[in-house]
Amino acid sequence: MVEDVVRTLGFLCMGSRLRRIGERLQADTQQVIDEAGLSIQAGQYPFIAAIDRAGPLTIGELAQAVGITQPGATRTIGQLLELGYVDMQPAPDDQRRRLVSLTDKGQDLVDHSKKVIWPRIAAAVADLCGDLDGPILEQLAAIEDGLAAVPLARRNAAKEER
Amino acid sequence: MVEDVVRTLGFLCMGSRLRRIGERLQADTQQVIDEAGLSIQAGQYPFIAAIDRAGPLTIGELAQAVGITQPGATRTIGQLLELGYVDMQPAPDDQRRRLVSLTDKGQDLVDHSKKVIWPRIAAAVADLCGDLDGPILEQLAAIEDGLAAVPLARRNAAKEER
DNA sequence: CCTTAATGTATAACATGTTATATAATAACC
DNA sequence: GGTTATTATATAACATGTTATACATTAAGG
Repeated sequence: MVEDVVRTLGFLCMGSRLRRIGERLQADTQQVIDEAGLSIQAGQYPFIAAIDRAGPLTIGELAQAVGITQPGATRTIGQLLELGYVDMQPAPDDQRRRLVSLTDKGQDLVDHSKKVIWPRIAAAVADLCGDLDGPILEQLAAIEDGLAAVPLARRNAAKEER
Repeated sequence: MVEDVVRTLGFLCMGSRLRRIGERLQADTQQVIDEAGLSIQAGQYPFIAAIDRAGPLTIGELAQAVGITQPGATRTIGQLLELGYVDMQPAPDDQRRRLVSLTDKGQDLVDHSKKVIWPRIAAAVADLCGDLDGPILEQLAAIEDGLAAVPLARRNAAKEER
């Protein structure tokens, strides 16, 4: 068994560590989504959630809202267009800006997600780390250990059983 | 100004959030490395640190030690071979396994890094989040705000001035 | 107004993670 | 001991982030 250097090195490898935990969390989240039979990627959810919250947004505003760069937003919106969840049209007053809005199918997805999927995911993550406290490195260790012990998809409202 | 949905949604977008903070932290770390004039990527450091700590390791052990998949480790080790920091040769007793070891150049890099760069990075990250406490979402918010206010590269032993 | 600068989006090239699978070497089992 | 299973690494194909840059449209200045 090999030592986990990223964990051992602590603050020095914090970037690598946060990335890999985030990737693991997103993969686990994807599993919950897939098991619910939905056709969407975990990373696409923040985009439709942003439009649901704020109304139609431009590519640039979406990039800001989700915290990635504009080309990344352009690509993800392209995928959501393909999937039929959003619609895009030039802003009437400024032909450079593209307003992205939810289609009926997209709104249905949001409505269903709000009712069924998002609460489940949020509850599972809260089960994983909602009660944690203390220095961040300790919390990260607890999260990694927790995910290794019980993956996110098995943390649905069955907290008491453990 | 658009709302940061990933932050707003809390536990629901924790995966995206950790990933993006990790990416930001690694980009900032890279800046520190570049400013020191070193030719290495932040993401490659854990590999040579692992070998420095444990001695020659196989590709599979390195993948484990760094917490990524084997193909990822194969690629990064390929880059470190190109850079001349590591050497690879089949294990004498098992020709399937490839033992990766530090070259003299690689050992020099580690020695110099231990003395100059790693303490600087660790100190900057500790300055950013070493004193934090409390629920993880609050700490993440503090980290994001902290990075926006003062990037990692400007957090070198000048903590008192702020 | 007409040129030039600024802004918003798209595209290209690259980085680095993943999964699935091919290939080579070793271990296991009649 | 020769076939079959397992193991270790390499490679292919893909996902999703980045930076740099091209292109179209609008704003600004003379």
